[in-house]
Amino acid sequence: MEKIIPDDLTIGGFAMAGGVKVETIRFYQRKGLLPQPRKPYGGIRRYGAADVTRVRFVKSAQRLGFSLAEIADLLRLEDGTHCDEASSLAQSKLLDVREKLADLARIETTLSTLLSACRLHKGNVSCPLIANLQSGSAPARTRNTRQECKP
Amino acid sequence: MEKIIPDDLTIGGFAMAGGVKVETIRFYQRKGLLPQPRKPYGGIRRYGAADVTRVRFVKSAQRLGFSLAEIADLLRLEDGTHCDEASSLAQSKLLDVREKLADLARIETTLSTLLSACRLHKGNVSCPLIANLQSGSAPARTRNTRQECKP
DNA sequence: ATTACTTCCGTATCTCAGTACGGAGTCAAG
DNA sequence: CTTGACTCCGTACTGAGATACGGAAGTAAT
Repeated sequence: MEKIIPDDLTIGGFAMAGGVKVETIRFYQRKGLLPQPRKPYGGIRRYGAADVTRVRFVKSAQRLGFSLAEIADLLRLEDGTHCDEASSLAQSKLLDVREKLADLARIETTLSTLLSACRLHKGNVSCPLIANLQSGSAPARTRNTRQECKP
Repeated sequence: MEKIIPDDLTIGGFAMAGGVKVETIRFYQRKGLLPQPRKPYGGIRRYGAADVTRVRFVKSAQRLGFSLAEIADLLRLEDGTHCDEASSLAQSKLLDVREKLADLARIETTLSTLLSACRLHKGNVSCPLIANLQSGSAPARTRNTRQECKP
């Protein structure tokens, strides 16, 4: 059940609905990720569901490793008017996404393998995480016991 | 045919083999992502395939949106000694990864849909990118860097 | 009208992930 | 043994992405 979003949010409510802070909203406005809202007399701006959707989009895309600049590009596709320009951008983004997808899938496998290995035979797993991720490099005898990680 | 990596690289060769700059290597050493190498008399350190593998792992994981701190955690799993602690970390990482995977898959679909829509009927696509991405992803749940929204 | 929030806006500061810089030491070739 | 490239190490700076600060002004409830 989606909470219905009114169209007369002030920036505070908007920020909350979008899961960010007020200052972040302003920051995004400055960056052009959100439209600069027109100030209706008096002075206090109002925001609505579309704005919330947009800021959530930004956050989602960001989690996947898109930079704000890239996200701005993606958002610019949205109007559909520069279709040719847009489609080449989308094309390269798509390749990007697929690469990430593949990498993530690899990590997924590795991580879950590690987990079951760990459950089965706890003690000295010497996990395949590293070797696995960097596929294609020589087996790399990871014989260095006692590596001092000092956090 | 993988270029074989000798075990007596100096930091310059190491950096090159790992696809990063010398300063980045040092930075990672300071951060504990790479072991602080023992200085063999005289002064110049040597690095080998295992180190290269490790730095490549860091880079791969990073591309997927893991922070260096998280990667350090992942790397700490690698020795297999804190299996119980490790497996809970891996567990939560795995959830994280799966969530990202789902988001990416959604973007993938959207992007390729947009692309074919664009090819078919260039003019005004009004792409479903935004609507598609935000629907279904848990809002505010996935803070990737630990910053608490504290009302 | 007073009080207590917000909002607005500009500027400053913070974290993260490097990059750059500069002086001193090391090393191999010529 | 000098030259030139590379290493070591500390400190400073950069750029992205926010966060914080502080004063003025709007707004809502008492």
